Amino acid sequence: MSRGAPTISPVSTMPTEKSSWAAQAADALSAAGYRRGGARRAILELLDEQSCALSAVEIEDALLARKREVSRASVYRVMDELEEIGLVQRVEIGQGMVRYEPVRGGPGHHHHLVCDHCGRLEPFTDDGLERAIRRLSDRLPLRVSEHEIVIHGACETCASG
Amino acid sequence: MSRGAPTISPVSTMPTEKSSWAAQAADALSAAGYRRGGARRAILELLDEQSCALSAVEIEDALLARKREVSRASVYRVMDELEEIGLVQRVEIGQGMVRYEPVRGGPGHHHHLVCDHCGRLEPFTDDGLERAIRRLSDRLPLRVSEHEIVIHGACETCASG
DNA sequence: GTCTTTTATGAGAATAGATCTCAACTATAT
DNA sequence: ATATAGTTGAGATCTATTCTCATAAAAGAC
Repeated sequence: MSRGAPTISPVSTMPTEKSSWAAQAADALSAAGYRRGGARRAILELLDEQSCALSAVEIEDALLARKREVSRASVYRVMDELEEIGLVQRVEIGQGMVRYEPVRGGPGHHHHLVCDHCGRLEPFTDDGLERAIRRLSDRLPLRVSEHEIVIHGACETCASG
Repeated sequence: MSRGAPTISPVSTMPTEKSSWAAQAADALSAAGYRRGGARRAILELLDEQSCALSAVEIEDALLARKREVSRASVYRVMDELEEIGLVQRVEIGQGMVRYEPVRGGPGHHHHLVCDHCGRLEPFTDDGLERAIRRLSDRLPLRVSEHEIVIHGACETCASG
């Protein structure tokens, strides 16, 4: 699967934060009543460095590689906590796979493109799509959740190959 | 993929309105080089009766209940074949769950709403969404596949409860 | 019909991601 | 430092799906 993050239509990241995402996240966790454990810290640091979404297995492997091993259970636990507080977003990329993406400051509402060949994940925003979904949720007998939309296809590289 | 799989010929299944979907599907499978086995026939018949999408497990259980037991492997195998030929559509409803929906004649392009509480699956069409996606695929570095879009939320019943 | 060849099928093992259990560990308040 | 309550790791467990392979059964040949 892919690594790296050649973002082509990036979300306006509204950056220039004085404290790192990891620090903010740690504070938010404290505020939510969680203590500061080793597993949490290691995971937060890793996520903060990554610019693209990681799967639980990738997180586990990456931490193992840098000799800060964290158990699988902890990865899932921490990701659940972070999602609950809104610090990471689950992205279901299909085939039962989930990636976790740090939510950084700003409005940041966006959706994702998944390349079904190489697994690459691209965030994007689109007002037209947003409008369409808003109208939909008025018209339909379903309260649309905040969950993002995942569009599948073939990325440039894979489409041409 | 299966080992000695016959060559798949393109979908030219002009929907003949008079024959059942099961019959059409059986013909299409024959045309694609598959033989007619008991498992396939049973699955086709079941799918033809259902109006909503079924999961592999539901298919297995339903066939067991009507004493036409079919092995799990066969369910997945047949669903793969049918999807390949375009006779059923996979609908990934999240949490690693997949449902299979018979594709009946006509344009029939539609998307799905999934209630994350009760699992209900609701098809819908929306021109606005269609337009938004079309524009997106022009603008974005990804060739959007035919795969449908799944919108998550809470259905009326679950939202009020 | 009978034979032959090739495909279909079933039973269960194997995978993979995710979840659960619980004893040991440790952060925090006192 | 101690008590207490939240954290963590190791591995069992679960679930959906895929794989293996021996056997059953189509389709075509004779």
